[in-house]
Amino acid sequence: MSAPLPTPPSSGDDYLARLNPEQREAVETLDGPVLILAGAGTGKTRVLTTRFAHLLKTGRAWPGQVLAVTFTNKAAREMRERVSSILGQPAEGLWLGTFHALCARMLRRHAELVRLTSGFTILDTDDQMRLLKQVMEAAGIDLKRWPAQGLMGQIQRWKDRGLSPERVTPAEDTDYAAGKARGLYAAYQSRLRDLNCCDFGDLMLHMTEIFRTHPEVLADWHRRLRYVLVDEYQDTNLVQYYWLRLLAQGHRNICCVGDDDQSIYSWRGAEIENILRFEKDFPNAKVVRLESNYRSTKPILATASHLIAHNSGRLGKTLRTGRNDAEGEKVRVVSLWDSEEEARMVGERIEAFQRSGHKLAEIAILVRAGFQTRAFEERLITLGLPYRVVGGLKFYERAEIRDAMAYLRVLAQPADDLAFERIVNTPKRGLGDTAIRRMHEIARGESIPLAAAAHRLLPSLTAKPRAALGELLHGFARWREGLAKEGHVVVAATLLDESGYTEMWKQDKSPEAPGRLENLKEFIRALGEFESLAGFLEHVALVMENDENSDGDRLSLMTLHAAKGLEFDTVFLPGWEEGLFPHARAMEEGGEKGLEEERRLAYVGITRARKQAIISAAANRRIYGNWSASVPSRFLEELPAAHIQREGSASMARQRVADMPSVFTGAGGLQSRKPRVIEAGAWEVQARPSHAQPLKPGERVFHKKFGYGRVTAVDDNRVEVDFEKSDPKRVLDSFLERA
DNA sequence: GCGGGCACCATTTTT
DNA sequence: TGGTGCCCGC
Repeated sequence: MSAPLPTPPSSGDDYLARLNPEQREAVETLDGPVLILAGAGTGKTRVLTTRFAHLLKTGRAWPGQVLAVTFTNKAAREMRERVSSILGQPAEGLWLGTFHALCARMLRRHAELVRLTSGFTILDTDDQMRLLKQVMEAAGIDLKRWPAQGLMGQIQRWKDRGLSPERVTPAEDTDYAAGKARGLYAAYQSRLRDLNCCDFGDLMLHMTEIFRTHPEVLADWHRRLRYVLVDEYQDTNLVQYYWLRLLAQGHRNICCVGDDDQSIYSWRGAEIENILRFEKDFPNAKVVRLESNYRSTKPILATASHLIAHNSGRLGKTLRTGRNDAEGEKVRVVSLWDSEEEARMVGERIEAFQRSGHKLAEIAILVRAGFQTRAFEERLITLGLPYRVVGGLKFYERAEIRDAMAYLRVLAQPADDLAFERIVNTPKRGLGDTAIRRMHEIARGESIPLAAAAHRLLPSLTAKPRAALGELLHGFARWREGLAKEGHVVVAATLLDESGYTEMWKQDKSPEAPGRLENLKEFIRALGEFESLAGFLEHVALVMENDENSDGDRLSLMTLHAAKGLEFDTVFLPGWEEGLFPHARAMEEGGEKGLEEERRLAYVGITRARKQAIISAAANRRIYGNWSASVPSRFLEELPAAHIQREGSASMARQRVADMPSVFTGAGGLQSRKPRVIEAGAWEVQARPSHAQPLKPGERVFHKKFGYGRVTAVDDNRVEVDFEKSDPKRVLDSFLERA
């Protein structure tokens, strides 16, 4: 988050003086609806936190009377810290958190209104899928023909729009499984209720439903919460919008901060229309624009602004520099022969930056899609440059942690069937599909939890599984007793040992096993930080935190999506090629809107850079193992010539896109709508400086595309090569390496 | 019930 | 090219 001016850790009343006039207006307009349009790097977080603190300092509200909502735990934590720092004391009793965490907290108080109990379990995506598959199987759906993933997506989209099964109209229910989606959704919801479980979408959906159907509950919340603050408003989906609007109805003191130009999450339900419509939704809303950027140099701002101006339907902001030292280097646009050369170029420049005293932690490589990180990782490893991949597999998403979690869930909630099913045969206890199926039958027949059904099943099992399952079930009885006496931490450790779970990994000879055991230790340590098992389980369900390996000076590799909200001195933006960026799928699915979102993503990428942005594109890229030619991204043509500098071994020439093979698109790809002609399209390869020692006939050489061969003739920079795995060819010497 | 082998597939992701 | 899920044989 950018800081216009240094923030001393003081707690004085000078916090307003540190704001510019527009920021100050955003902070001091306390009553009525306010929309703060905060461009990239304009001090959005500062304004939000200062406003929060200002509400408390001026006595407008008690800490418990302000509802402050964010999307991520990180943003929530940051806000809490910064509010505390302005107040000069830890901020306690705040209703500050993510949408989901706040809804979970509220829902624990009102669970019975949606036929749950306050101890409901929050499912992770894994459990959601398994439950849905069970529901679908029970309904006799052919899971091969209709993948559960598709229905899950549909259900989530319905939930994002605030639609419970009853609210889904039949008209919406046509495309999936011959119109059975709605019924399956209802069945899935009913199973969730039986198990006393919620998925993430339910947290929002249930609370909105409660507000709608129980005015007295809503009125009570109106009495409690007098001010509402919302971060990243452009990312809200419909159900979040309903929830906010219901909560803000009472007092109308709602303040939303966001940037329509940074809306990049439509694919997970975010509605950019929410922010575009704000003034209609909340009449007499005050709109404050924050347009002074304190982060980036002029060329970077100019490049980003020029690019985003190609979008239509914007609320419109003009970023101007708020710094007086904002002159800077032009944005580089580097074109390269192939993705390997691109990785090499990035690596070389990073080394050069490092040599000139640049910190690695101030450098980031931002890619469109996760698979792109691989090529860079390989290069960085070769060069010995330390890096970290942001947003990889999260700690709590690892198999061993999920297993351990499942054990604890069964411990805490004997009726948690999903957790029980996960661990009943992990480690292997000789229980296969048949045994599990029989357990399910008993459970369904007698309306008892799976664990209880397992008890009934015991006598009919063969000796080995009977002994193993019996031991597990007795174990749980014993561990539950221990809970009161020895405390949850000791019991958790004992449980993992006595159940044979730790032993399973000790026996495992795979290279990951030691790491997994280490993670389990860390898991127990983390458990120790919570007073109760329930508190810990809630935390893990809602705060899936990454164990950030942030020690040491490392550069960062991440997707553009993961980079939102971050900033670095130097940012590399590789892979600006049609089909990859803008991504073909985004355009297939979203058409012109999809393209605009890709452009916003590009805007987000460029504005992450404080001092230097280096965009690159490769003429050839290896996709799923095969080399294919690519076309420069149309975004490259949308950059302002005056502020960029083109470099590289391949330069853009005039050629029709339609003539070029398209990498990602295949049939029905990017040109499926209508053949589109980009004037400066494909590549013309320029000769790089020739070899210092000219190649001579007879020398063995290597060519990226054609492989190894022997030089047969040399004509200036044209070289004839007899390739081993390809026909003889004349090629430019700059593409040959001595082998 | 379990593990090997073979299709199949392949943005972005927080909670 | 590489990871995952499913089927089949033991």
